[in-house]
Amino acid sequence: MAARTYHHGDLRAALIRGAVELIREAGAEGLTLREVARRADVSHTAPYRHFRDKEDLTAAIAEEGFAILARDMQRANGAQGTPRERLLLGGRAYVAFALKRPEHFKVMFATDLDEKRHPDARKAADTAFAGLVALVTACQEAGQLRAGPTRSLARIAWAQVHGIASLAIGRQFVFKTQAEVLAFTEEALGAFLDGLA
Amino acid sequence: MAARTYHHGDLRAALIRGAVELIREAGAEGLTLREVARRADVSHTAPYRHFRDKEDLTAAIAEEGFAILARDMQRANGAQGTPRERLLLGGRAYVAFALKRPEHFKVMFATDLDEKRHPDARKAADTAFAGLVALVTACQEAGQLRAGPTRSLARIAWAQVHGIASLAIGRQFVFKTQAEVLAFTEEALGAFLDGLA
DNA sequence: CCTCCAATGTTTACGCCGTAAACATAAGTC
DNA sequence: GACTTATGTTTACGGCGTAAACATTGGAGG
Repeated sequence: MAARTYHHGDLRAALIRGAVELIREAGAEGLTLREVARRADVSHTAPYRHFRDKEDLTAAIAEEGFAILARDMQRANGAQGTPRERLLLGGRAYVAFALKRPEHFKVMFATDLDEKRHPDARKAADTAFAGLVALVTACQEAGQLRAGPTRSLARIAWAQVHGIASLAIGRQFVFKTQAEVLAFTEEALGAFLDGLA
Repeated sequence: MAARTYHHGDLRAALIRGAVELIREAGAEGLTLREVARRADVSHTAPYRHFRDKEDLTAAIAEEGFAILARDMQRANGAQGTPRERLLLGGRAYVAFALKRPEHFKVMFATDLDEKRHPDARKAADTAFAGLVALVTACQEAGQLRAGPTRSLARIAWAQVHGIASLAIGRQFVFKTQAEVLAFTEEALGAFLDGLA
């Protein structure tokens, strides 16, 4: 809280927070380490004590995003209801995440998460996808979705919700309310389930 | 051809071409007006005679991309075959476009195409989407797709192929060959048609 | 053919950015 | 209480976007 001490206390988290805010205000290409530092009330090279470079900061944002998304997907997975209902819930969660945190979402899928440089971020991304695979598997086991390569079915569902999220965020899809987007998501995923029963 | 004249001849086109190449090599954030100028063998401010600013150049790339995509979609529309076959063809064309010109694709959907600043680019984008709507309409008229709000059905299909294209380009989907991606696209769109028959 | 103008390209300049190097301070360990 | 190490600052450099003033050219009208 006190900005007077030489040491900040939790600069790393403050920088990530500030970076997300800055992206929200100025877009991804408006993200600047110097401005992030300014907002944390710190010298313009201080961020380098916590991030190797600018890309490392965006990777941290991506990792945070994937972790949140993975949690949301797990939550849908653990909810009550039929497998079908839970898959729809998971799809809604995916799109809702993108609408609520478009800055995270954009960074997550704009950044190439090199396995060597950012193994944790990659792991978080894999976990998020694993949550989706689990939902699809449950549908298959319940006979709501045809047997066969689970991975492939999961990819179809993933592409469906990812496309909706991307186009909604990019304003190619114009919806009046977030609820409308989520209802549309459910409609699309319902068709997916019906088409692959 | 001769690089010796004071006037270039067709600098605008050369700049766009160079920009696309640069994005291919260095990514979208590696795009630099000065480097583009260098590659066209021209002073670093020459691009400003053809583009108001950097964003204006990327908008030109987006416009070019949407024009090509619209042409590809129209081509699928005019092909022979059943409406269903033509819709599958259109979906393949969308994904094939993204795989063949990932630089264009990324710029097209990363840039906010302001109606005021870039009306031509917006128009090209609308034309491309109109091609998809026509394909969906044809399926509806042939009874291959249920009646109801065409726009909504078209959006589901669009989101499906857009998601596949995005995730394939971003290497979230790992495929060995382009043909594999296109076969997968057809599978996904087939499910869409079956689910909404 | 000559003149002159509009289009196209160049030079120069400014402030911001990413990042490296050297230096300063604080916090916690022996 | 001294020392070490983590954390932050200062200074410096080259690259970038872009504005302003200047230069060259190709073509239109006489």
